[in-house]
Amino acid sequence: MPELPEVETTCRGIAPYVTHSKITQVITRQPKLRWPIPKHLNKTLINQTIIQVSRRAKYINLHFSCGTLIIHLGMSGRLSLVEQTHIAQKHDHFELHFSDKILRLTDPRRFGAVLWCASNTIHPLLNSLGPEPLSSAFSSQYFHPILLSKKSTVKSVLLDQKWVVGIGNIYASEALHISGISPLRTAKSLSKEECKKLVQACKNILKKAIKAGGTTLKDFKKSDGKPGYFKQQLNVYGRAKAHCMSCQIGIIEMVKVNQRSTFYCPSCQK
DNA sequence: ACTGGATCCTGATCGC
DNA sequence: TGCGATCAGGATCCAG
Repeated sequence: MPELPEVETTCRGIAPYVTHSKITQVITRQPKLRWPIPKHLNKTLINQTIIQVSRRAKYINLHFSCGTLIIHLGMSGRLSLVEQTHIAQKHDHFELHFSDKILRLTDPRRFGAVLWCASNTIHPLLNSLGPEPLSSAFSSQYFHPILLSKKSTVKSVLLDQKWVVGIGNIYASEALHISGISPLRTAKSLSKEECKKLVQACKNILKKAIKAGGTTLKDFKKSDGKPGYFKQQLNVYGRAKAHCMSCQIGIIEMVKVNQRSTFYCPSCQK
C-alpha cells in the first residue's frame, strides 16, 4: 500500500504525540509478519522514551537511546494512535502503549515488518537503499548514468529501491505520465533531457501527494484514522479506458510491467 | 552481475 | 446468490 507520501504522512501524524513519550507496555498479538517480530521488544523497550521519529525510504524509524525500532507497512499496513479503551481487531498485530494512548500496527496482508536495530549498527535492509527522491542527491546527473546501465524498463528502475527509494507502483505511473515517457521504454533509451524531466516529475508528484496527506485507494488511513486526499489528483493510476486528463486525446491503457499493473496514455507518453 | 518470476498473506471484486 | 479465479499500494529470494 503505502509509498513514500503515505509513510511520510504517517510519521508526521504520530511524531507530535510519540516523541518524548515513554513506553509503558509492548504487545505483540501476531508475530508472523514479513519477518518475525523480535521477542525481546517488551523487555528492551519498557520504560524507554522515543527520542525522535524519522523516515528512511518506506521505513518508519522510532529512535531510542538503546537503538531503533524500524517499521515497514508493506502493502496493507497502517499505524494509528488510538485511545487506551480502543479494542484490538483481527489484524491489529503490534502495539506500543504510552501513558494514555496506544500506537497500533494493523496489517491484514502481513507483508509489513517490525524490526530492531541496536545502537551504532545499521540494519542490513537499510544498507543498500538508494537516495531519497526529495534530496538533492537524486538528480539527473546521478540518475541518467544509472538508467544507461540498465537493460530493464524505465518503470522497473523507478521501482527498484536500490537506485531511488520511496517510489511505488502508483507514483511510478504518475511520474512517467507527467514526464511524457512511456513506462515500456527501456531505461537506457532515455535522453539526458528526458531523465531530467522524470527526476523533476518524481519530486513534484511526491511533494504534492505529501501535501494532500497521501493517497487512499481502499484502506490507507492516516494515523488519526482519516483518509489521504491525493486520489483525486491521480491522472493515470486506476483510470484504464478513461480519457487522458493531460492531452485530452488519448485513452489510458493498463499494461503489465514486471507483473504489476501500469497505467499510461499511449498518445502523450512516448 | 542483472533480470524477471515466484512468493509471503488476507480480503475485495470480477466473471460465470 | 454462490463460488472459484484474479487482483491489490512491497520487496526479498532464487533460478537462469
